Amino acid sequence: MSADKEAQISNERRDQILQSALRRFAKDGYHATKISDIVAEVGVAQGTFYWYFKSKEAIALEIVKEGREQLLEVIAQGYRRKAGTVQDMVHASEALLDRLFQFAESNRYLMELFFGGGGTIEPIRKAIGETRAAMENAFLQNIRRAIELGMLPATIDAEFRAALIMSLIEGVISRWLFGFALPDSGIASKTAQELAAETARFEFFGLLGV
Amino acid sequence: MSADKEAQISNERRDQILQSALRRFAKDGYHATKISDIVAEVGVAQGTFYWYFKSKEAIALEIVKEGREQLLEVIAQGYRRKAGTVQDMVHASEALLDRLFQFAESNRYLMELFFGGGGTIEPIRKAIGETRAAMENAFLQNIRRAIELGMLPATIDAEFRAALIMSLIEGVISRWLFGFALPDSGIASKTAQELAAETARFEFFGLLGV
Amino acid sequence: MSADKEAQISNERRDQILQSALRRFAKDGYHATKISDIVAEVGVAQGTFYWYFKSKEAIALEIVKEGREQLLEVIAQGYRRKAGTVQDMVHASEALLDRLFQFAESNRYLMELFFGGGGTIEPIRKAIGETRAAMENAFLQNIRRAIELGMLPATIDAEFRAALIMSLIEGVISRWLFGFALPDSGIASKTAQELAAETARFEFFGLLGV
Amino acid sequence: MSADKEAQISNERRDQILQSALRRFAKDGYHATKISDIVAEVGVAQGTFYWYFKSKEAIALEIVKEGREQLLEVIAQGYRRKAGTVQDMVHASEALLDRLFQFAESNRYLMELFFGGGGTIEPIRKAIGETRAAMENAFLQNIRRAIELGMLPATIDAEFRAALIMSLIEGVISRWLFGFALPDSGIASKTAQELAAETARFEFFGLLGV
DNA sequence: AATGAATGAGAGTTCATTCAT
DNA sequence: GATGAATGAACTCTCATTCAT
Repeated sequence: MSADKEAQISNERRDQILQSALRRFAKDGYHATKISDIVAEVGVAQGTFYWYFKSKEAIALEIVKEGREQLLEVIAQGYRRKAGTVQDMVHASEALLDRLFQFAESNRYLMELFFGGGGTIEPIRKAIGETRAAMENAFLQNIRRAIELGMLPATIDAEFRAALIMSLIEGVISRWLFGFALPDSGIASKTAQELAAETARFEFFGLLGV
Repeated sequence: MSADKEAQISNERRDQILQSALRRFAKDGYHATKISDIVAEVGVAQGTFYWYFKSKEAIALEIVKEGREQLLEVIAQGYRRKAGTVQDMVHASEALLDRLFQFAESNRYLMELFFGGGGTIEPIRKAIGETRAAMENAFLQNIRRAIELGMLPATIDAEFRAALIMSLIEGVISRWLFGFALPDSGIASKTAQELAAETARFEFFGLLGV
Repeated sequence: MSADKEAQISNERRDQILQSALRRFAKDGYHATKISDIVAEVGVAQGTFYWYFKSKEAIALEIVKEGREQLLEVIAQGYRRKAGTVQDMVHASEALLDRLFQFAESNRYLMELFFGGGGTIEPIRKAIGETRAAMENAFLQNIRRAIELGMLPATIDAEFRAALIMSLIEGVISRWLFGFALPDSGIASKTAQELAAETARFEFFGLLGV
Repeated sequence: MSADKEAQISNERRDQILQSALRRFAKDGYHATKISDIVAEVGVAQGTFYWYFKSKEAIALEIVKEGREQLLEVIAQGYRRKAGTVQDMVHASEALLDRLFQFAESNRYLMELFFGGGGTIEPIRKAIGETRAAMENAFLQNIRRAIELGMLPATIDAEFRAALIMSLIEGVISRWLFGFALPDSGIASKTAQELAAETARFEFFGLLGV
């Protein structure tokens, strides 16, 4: 009981520091975030930080690592199994995007860290890059599967299309959640579902499609 | 004569410093780039840097400012004036993208600074953000003009579509020029024109179009 | 019973900490030895250390104090009482050195702390210095007694000779037990008795004597 | 001219820092010596230290390195070339010790660093150990040469005798120059020459010799 | 007796910036 | 124009020590 309670408190501390660090890394960037800021926000002493994390770099890596897992889990659910109509495809894609945007909405600092460029040091840049690559790869597998099932023409360059889709997602999330948008664009006030619907439509039909 | 010569030398010096700074800002990020690195690369003394630039922030801002002008000039040439067929539109778009990718290819460090996230300080982030917004706005005007001319349905959300197009461009350039791509994607070996063609096709017809 | 048992356990704990601290002080030096290292080695919590010892300095002082007593006891047994031949003197000296080197062999960490320099803080340096002085003084008394007994010429500088003898001992122990020796010197494989014999011979006859 | 002057000033600064660091390392030990102490003593800013030296460890290593060269130079001059009488040997040895003690007298902080134990970090301990080994090796060569020339019996353990001589030297210097002596020993007031004579006598004739 | 999370003073180091020459 | 030594504020990280439980 008591041990459980303590462990919980302990983890709470750790989580507080983690959350504070995530928010500041996302908003101010890695370098502008000082350990002193983080501990001040949490209300502990400077040394306490180092009880829970080995270094500034280590906490950033931890954040990225945990974030990556969550992110990939969201995407993993969208893997295509059997053939269907174009409508099916668009709906499936829309559903995936919807989940993704919902996750982004409730993890905006994480998203900012991943898609905001962030300005970090090499090891972290690398970890973020790998995560984005893993996401893109998930989309690539989906496209390949769709080609196998005859739902998409075999002539398209699957890798390139995956890159384009990933680009759309990164762009939409950036503009939706963290002020990368044009002044009166109204994107900030859209719902995850609206974004998912419009993005999926563009994904399949381009500018000319309905 | 002599004065001219000197002025020229001076400007050469200034340019060398500017180029070196640009390359390092792009490759290593703003914070990881030390003044001492820049001057060592150029082969001048530390103090010399401050003869040409007020501060580290100032040179970064200068780089962004000059880059913005060049970038907007490239896009400005693509403004749509009169109606045409869908084919015309696709070709016009492809031409614009081709010009843009060509520019990107010969200014990759600048591109990396603009689209790589870079990890900088507020004022520079802001300047970069404004440039990207200006680019996106140029695309927005093009779409609106196309709607006015009846070439695109009036029902589409122009701002959002502009954002998607800008996202495509950012994503393509990032993957093409600075290692953001999947391992075997082959995107790095494409030409500007190939990228322009494929991107324009996706822009108009989406995944399903030819 | 239970109280005794507990007291015993307690003392065992205390001793474990003491031993661990001694070893690390000797091997790594005072500053490089962290309390966290010591407790980790013993397998107790950080706070436990402070139940048994007031501070890091206190435990070091304790170690030095206990070591000094043992060391002086070993030497005290060698005090010269009555006259004899030169042979007697050499044998007596050899016997003393033998005892000393045997003690050193089974207390090498202690020796390292005392003769290895160790790199400590003032109070501990002082305590170690006093111990070495006490040892040297014991040798001095022996020399004086030998002069009184007419076994050594009255013209020699007793203090200086005592210093030289002490130097020999310190040097021999350092090279024998803790790697201060030349690569192939073979000193490490000698026995305490061999060392005692050779050192005593040098002590009395110098380089030229048999 | 001006450049020379500047270079000189520059080297003066460097030397000041070096001297200050040497003195403090010797007196207080490596760990107790703070960069802030050194620069305060020299009267420069904290950052200035790092203009001249890469780190605290680097300056200590530099000190040891420079000291080693000087020390070995002093000893190198004592290499035995041709046979002679025992008197010659004693005189030669005395002359070498005289030079060594004179050097020690005018470089007492350096000596303290080398022979005082000092309490430093591994790399510096290692460098000091190597220097002491090099010294001892020089004495070993001298003894071997003397054996070859028939001046010393071939039966003696040359390595061990070299170790004993080195021990004498270390002990004498320690007691003479930095308070390792007994209270009223009077060693501190001896001259280098007196020490050399007495030490050489002991070295050759032991306690019993004249 | 024992725990281990929390503390905080203080250390070494970095680096943009200045300024006398 | 150019130099480069000098500055010092600011940062990350260490670790002996404390204390509520």
